[in-house]
Amino acid sequence: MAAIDLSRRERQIMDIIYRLEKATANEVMGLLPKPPSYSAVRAMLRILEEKGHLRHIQDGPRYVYSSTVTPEKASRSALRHVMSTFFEGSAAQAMAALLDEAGAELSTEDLERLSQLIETAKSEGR
Amino acid sequence: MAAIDLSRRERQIMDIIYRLEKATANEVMGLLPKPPSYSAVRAMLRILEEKGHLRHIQDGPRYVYSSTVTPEKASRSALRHVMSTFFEGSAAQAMAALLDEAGAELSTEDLERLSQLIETAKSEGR
DNA sequence: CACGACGTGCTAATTATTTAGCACGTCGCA
DNA sequence: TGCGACGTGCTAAATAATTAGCACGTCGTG
Repeated sequence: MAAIDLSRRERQIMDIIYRLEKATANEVMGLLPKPPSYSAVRAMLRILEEKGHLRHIQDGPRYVYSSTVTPEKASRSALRHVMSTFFEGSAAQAMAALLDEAGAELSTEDLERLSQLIETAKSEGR
Repeated sequence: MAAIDLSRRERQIMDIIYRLEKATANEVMGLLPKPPSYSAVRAMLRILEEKGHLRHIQDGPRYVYSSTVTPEKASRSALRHVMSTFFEGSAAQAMAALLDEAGAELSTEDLERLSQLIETAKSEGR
């Protein structure tokens, strides 16, 4: 069960929906690279719903789609995938890369918060 | 320029090659979900090479494929993608999730090393 | 030698994805 | 009322992805 067996468009659409949490066909279309027609987008949304990746609620006249798995779960699984693909499964390596990548953009507060999380982990770990 | 416009099989193959750094058609085939025929795999490798994602060197009788972008770059871009898809672009949030996800599996040394990286970032970040 | 195992390239066919189009329904308003 | 804007469902067609197959080359060995 994973993004690993989604087609290209399906993946693109799922990414958008993860980003927005909830989205209409129009919003999705607007964010899609080389956006196809409106009805093409709707068709994909319908298929993704059939396959169980999306659900929709009716908001007035239109459908609002959201993922069937929580952002929580989806992000975890995405992180695990990146870890295993690029960092030999090591979260520490991945974190180091993130830190290096983000570098200056991290605020002092962010860093402080991370420090504390790590301290906590240290004490919990045994 | 990104994994965003690879087809499903192409993506699966690229992931395997990132994982292994270098791989032959056979190795790739062995790791592919629902592996197709050998020649199907080779065809995909050829296509990926044409598209500029892979290169190969000749190792005795066979081709060994590797990515045209460094693992460094590829992993950064994968991380950035996950950050923007799931964490509103925030590296700090992503790191926190990783920490939480990996939790107990992190060794004291890992945590220590991360602490120091963060300290360094703090001082650099003025 | 000559055969089997294993490598490659290329092509054609199958299968899946992706798309646009049409028919219809509802709402708001001139 | 009747029209335009916007929503839906469904289906068929176009396009792209994926696959298997064949032809050929090289190496090692019985």
